[in-house]
Amino acid sequence: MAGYDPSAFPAVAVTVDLVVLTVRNGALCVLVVRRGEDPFAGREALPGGFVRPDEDLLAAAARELAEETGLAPGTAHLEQLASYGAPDRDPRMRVVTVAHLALVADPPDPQAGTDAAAARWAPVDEVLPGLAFDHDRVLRDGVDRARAKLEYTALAASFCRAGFTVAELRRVYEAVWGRPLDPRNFHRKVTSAAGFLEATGETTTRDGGRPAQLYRRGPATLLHPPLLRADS
Amino acid sequence: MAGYDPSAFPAVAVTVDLVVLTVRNGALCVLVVRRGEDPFAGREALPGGFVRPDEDLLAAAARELAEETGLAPGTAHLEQLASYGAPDRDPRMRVVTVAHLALVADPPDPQAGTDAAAARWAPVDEVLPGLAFDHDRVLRDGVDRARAKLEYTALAASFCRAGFTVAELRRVYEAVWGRPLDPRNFHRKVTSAAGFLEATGETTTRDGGRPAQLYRRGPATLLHPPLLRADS
DNA sequence: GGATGTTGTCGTCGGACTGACGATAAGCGT
DNA sequence: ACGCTTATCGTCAGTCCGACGACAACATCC
Repeated sequence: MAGYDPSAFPAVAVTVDLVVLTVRNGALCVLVVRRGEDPFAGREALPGGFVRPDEDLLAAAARELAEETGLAPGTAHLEQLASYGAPDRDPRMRVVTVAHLALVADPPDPQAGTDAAAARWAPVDEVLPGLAFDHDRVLRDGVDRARAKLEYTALAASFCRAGFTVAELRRVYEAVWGRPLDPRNFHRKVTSAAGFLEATGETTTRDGGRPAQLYRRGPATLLHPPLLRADS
Repeated sequence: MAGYDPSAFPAVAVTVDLVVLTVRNGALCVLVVRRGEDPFAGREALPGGFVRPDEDLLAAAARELAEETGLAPGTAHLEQLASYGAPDRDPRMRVVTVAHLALVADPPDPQAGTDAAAARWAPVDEVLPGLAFDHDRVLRDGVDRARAKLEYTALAASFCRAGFTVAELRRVYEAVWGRPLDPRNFHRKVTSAAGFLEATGETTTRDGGRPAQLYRRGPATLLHPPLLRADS
């Protein structure tokens, strides 16, 4: 950070890209948009856009997320993922992108969006590999982060609507980790982790069978003890 | 990522900043440089610099690390930490910085460096708070990352020279976590974690007392089982 | 050379947690 | 009433953990 002359350095464009994940009927899905222009015209890519002059990085990501999904800001979990800046990652010019990871519950089908007419929720395995730019890598990093975070944080509840059952939460874990879990052990661990779940007192039979307790997410953000996946 | 006109967006400068950590006589230390110019003239800051036109982000960080510490490239662990881009974080212009975290063992005292004449290794608690720009935040995030990564990765060995003892490794954990550990339990866990340590067969008495086995780091990068700190 | 101190290494023990299950509860449709 | 489905509670053996005791192998000082 010694003295510098800004004009001596080439213009760099800074964008935010979004890895927006959700769980839809048992599959981990990501929001992708089909590109209309070169480069990579016709290919699918992660949504994203430029950071505006007076906007913080996270604010830019939140704005893009709202634009792209139609969800009210603050509804979803959003965190910075990583930055990607290989010199040739965009053939037009030097673009450094700050990727963000978003987890949303129950998203509406994208269609009313402004220029997001070509957006869709796609199972992760379906679009991988094949995304534009270095977005395969970005998506993989995002999925890895989500998998890891489910282990030791209460983040999985971000994939669930307000009142959810233990079984619904379990299906989230199974979709993200891609592995079946024992319902009885999962129930024990999740209900005994302090601050993870709060019972609402209501029940539902929307999954059939015996009525299940409805929960909302508790105050805890870190899980003690963590919910480890078996060593794979 | 819809169509865009690069000239419609203001120039953004992209830099890399470095959180370089090491352990020196029981204290977690960070490399800081004293600024000679405004803004923040006279204050200490994390080392960093511009990303060059044809340089990847990690490559820029590696170059800065070599320049600043005099260490041969590839000697230390280096990973991306996070990006910081608040619009007013640098009063001169819009600067987005991609912070990186480096862990080094046994660093030389900085002095021969080019413009790093004012660089020093300072205990983390000594410089915090008080760094220039948003570097307090960056340093805190780096320390948090290091603390977390010691739990479930074999990264602590990056703080040790080639042949190290279990006690030296333990002192690394104690310095980073700021908490004493039981030598006997630590020894058991660390030597039974598959792939973490490889005995060299040699011994040393450099810490006094009974001669201790010398180890080099094993092939494992993730620890099974993890080395959890007690719930705090 | 023996006492003493220092550090490294191995064991033991009770408690907590885990995965693999069995058993029971409480709805639904027929 | 009967079976089907899902939820929830228990049991049991194995594993891991922290707290600690015991011993081993050096250096130093008398």
